[in-house]
Amino acid sequence: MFSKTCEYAIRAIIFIAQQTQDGSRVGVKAIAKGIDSPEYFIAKILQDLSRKGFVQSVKGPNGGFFLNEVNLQMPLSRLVREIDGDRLFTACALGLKQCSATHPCPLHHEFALVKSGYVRILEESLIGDLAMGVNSNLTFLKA
Amino acid sequence: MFSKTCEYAIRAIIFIAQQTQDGSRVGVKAIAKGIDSPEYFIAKILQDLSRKGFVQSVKGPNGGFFLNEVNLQMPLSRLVREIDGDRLFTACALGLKQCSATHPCPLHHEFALVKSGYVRILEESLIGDLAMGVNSNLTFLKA
DNA sequence: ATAAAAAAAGATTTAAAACTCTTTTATTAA
DNA sequence: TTAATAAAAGAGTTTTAAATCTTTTTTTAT
Repeated sequence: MFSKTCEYAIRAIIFIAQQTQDGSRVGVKAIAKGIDSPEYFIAKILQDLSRKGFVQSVKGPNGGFFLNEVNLQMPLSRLVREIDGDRLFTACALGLKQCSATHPCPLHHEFALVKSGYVRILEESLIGDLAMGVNSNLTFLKA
Repeated sequence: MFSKTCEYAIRAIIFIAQQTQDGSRVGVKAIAKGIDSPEYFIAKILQDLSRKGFVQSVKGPNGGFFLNEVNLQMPLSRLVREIDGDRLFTACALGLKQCSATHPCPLHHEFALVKSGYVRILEESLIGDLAMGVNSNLTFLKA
């Protein structure tokens, strides 16, 4: 469903939110460990997210990543769209170049409803809220 | 969502069903054209599906692919499971090795319902039925 | 029997995603 | 003002999926 890059990005951004509620920062190594992802890989991903403003970062001692208020209020859909593109939201399940209500693939109508369910969930899931779930041990970011 | 292999496989099997209702056979070239897929690639995929019994084939002049009664009654879920494995049915959206109601990722509960919707659709969609939709020009297998 | 047709098999090639390593730059605390 | 810390940048490598090409085998019609 999501690319690996996107999976790690989602887990990382929730982890950062959860770890830096107190105004601190969290480093790449801690993140990689906290979400059980390849260290260098998540480093690259965060570098990219930082450039795009989805996460904040500072270099040097006591440096690391954190989230500003705006990003804490961001829905997952924004992040997913940025990383994996519109694919998930608009692409045809059977890969047709164009597939719509007027020119539907054999699964178009059946999937339409359930697909919009996915989208709605991603739009309604705010980073900060998801972080709270992790913080209270209701949900987890690694096995 | 599905791999390319799986997308082409689904489109091809529906196409074969639709084209051979009269007991005839349909060749690789016609299939590739009919579903707008790379010819050599769909050939490989069909070769595999034939070995596994999901489609029937005969070599030589007037040869080609067709479906027996059992396969016409087969739900898409069987095909998808064979090609893409359980991934779609069981894997965690965020890639956690283990993710369940008792050890859920932050999206587990939200996605559980809508995911089961997908599965149900795949289980209820029979090849033969989908082929009828195509046959009556209600649905399409290529743009 | 033989030639043509068509799938099966085998072997590569290409392209994209996933992942790693090394060097540079910025920051901070001693 | 220097050494240590940590992210940024750049440049790979590895792995997997997607796609292609060539040869072989089977079948059928002439």
